[in-house]
Amino acid sequence: MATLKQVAAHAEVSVQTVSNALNAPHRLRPDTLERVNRSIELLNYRPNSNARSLRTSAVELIGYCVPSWPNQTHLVMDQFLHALCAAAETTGRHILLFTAPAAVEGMPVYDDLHARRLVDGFVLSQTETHDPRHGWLKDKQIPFVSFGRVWKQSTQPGPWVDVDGAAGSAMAVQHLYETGRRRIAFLSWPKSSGLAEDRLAGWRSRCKELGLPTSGLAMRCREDTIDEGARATAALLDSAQPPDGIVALSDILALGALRVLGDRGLVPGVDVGVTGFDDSPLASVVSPGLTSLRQPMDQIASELIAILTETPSLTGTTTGVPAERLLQPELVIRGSSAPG
Amino acid sequence: MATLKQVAAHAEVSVQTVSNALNAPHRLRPDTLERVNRSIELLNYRPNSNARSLRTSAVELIGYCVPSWPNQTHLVMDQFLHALCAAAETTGRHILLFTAPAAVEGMPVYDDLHARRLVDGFVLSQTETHDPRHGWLKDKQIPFVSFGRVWKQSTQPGPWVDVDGAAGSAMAVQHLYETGRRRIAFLSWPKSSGLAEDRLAGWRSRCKELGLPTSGLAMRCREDTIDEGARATAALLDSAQPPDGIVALSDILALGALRVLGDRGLVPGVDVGVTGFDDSPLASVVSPGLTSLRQPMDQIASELIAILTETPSLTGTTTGVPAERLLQPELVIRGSSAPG
DNA sequence: GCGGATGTTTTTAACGTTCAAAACGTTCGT
DNA sequence: ACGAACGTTTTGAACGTTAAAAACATCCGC
Repeated sequence: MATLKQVAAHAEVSVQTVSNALNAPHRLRPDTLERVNRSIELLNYRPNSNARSLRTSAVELIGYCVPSWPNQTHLVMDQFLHALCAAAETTGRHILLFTAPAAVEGMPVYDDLHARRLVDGFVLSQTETHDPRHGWLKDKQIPFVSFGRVWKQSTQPGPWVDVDGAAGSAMAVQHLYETGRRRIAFLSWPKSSGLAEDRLAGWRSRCKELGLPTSGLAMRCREDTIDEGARATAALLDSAQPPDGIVALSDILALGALRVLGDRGLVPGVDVGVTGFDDSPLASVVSPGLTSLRQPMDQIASELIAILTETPSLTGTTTGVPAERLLQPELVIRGSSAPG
Repeated sequence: MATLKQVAAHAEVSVQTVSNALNAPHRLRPDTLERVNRSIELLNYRPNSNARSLRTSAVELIGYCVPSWPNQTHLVMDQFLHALCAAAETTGRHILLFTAPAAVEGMPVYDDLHARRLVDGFVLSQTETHDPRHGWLKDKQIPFVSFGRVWKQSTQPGPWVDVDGAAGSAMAVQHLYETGRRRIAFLSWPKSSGLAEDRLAGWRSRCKELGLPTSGLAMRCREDTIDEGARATAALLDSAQPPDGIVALSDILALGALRVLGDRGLVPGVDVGVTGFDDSPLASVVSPGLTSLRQPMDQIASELIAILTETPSLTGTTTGVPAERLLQPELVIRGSSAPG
């Protein structure tokens, strides 16, 4: 492992000159620069990031707590992580994974990681209604950005990036409308979820705009399972006026809908159009393919990193208005809504 | 941010004494220790891990390359990552995520991370036949451990942890046998996959032991999709002697089998028993539940970390025999093989 | 009460880097 | 030819920690 000192000796310059060759090459005379660079190359020198971080007090590491909800599947987490890593790397940073208890109980872990200078800041996800983590981190002056809005927060929340669920539902309704459906139902979750209310609102308002009925067409599922989606769909089909389109809050619920349709001899995409959310691996692997609203992961990730790294953490000047970015999902159309 | 110096001043001892209070408390007189600890607590001191790493040249960070196979779903990656993080944290370490090109093209990235002292070593996964990464890392003396054996490697591979796929298949066959099945088929992948050959071998040998037929019952699927699983299952059902049990190499293929059974009016678990591999979220979310072979993630993760951290990287004494741990999967029984 | 063993604390130096300031060298206007 | 201005390079110090050695204190046997 070569050090600056060794490179300097080899190139017959001072240590600082080698440092400048890397961090401020314009300060060197061209011939010196070339000589130093040759030595760097020859000795295969790589700066020791610990020493650098110690000096500059910036570790170029971003913490992300790997979620572990026992009863919830994370079908797109690998996509998210990959995008997040890639985005971090374009700025010379990396992602540090850790585990922590859910909600505010986990906050001491965040504090500890930051205090030990293992990370510069955090990316949060799995934001919940009244999420207390934003306020906590803000109080401690720990830089962070959240994937997902904080719903119904009394204090001003921190910076976030999110996907416009209402717009997504509206896109799904519009698509089903344009393929001829006139009674479009919605499979939802309990009211406590801000995400669910957002997507539900988008369905309702677009239906109203198009003059479509909504009464009796919104179903609440107790949890995010295939069986719950199936139960709600069965109830809809058993009603006096069954729907010819179903917008589901998740791919899992949509899978339940597809199953019930199949059981009853109805053809998804022909008799009833179905859409899901998140474009999980399931959507492309199920038959027929499930139309679903894809989250723009790469864009989400680069916005998260951009906000976090542009946060004036050192300057201390509170910008007042935290960054908020609402991104648009993309409707990926497959056989469940438009056969062929 | 308090430093050792400030704590030392507050406790009226030398800096080294505070350091010892943390790293070698037995060296301090009990009353001094208590006084120092009070100051540490009062000032909310946390050691700066960069400074510590610089001095000790151990960063306590383990690199893991987040996989991105376009056509492959990582349904249990979140479980794996969570287990890996948790295991690392029990030894005071953390996981650093990064991206890299697949196979040997990504090796310079590994080298760079190690040379810059961002990580101490690596956990590899997605090991492939003739995987060149082991040899490469070994040459560079970079510590690593692999989740997954290196199949058909000419040179001696590095340390690994893996799950006994052959034993898993055998368990599945045994279970189907004990629930009355006598013609048990196997859904496999192309021959190029060592993993597939391993699991296939377990099915074949247990069938032979039990006096069950195997001829014409092993199907090769071209890729890991529901449709391929369905195609293979359909072919089996169309044969002169259709099977009454199906052991699938993956949950996805098993899902294809379940679909075809449903389409043909056969009841999974009653008419034909089906098992999958990996116990992905799909297995518990599909109806009926899919019997599947669960990988012991927590055990895998702690073995990986144990091997990596016990590697005598500093001593330089090559132990000669790299650690190899073959763990047993667990059969999780659900409705697809045993209704009720 | 003295040498030695043991227990506790401090001193010195180093890990590899960057910042700030000083030193050196060259060019140029007057 | 002198000093100012600029461009390039070096010096000195610091980031916060720990290893190793030295210093100091205490206790014991004789």
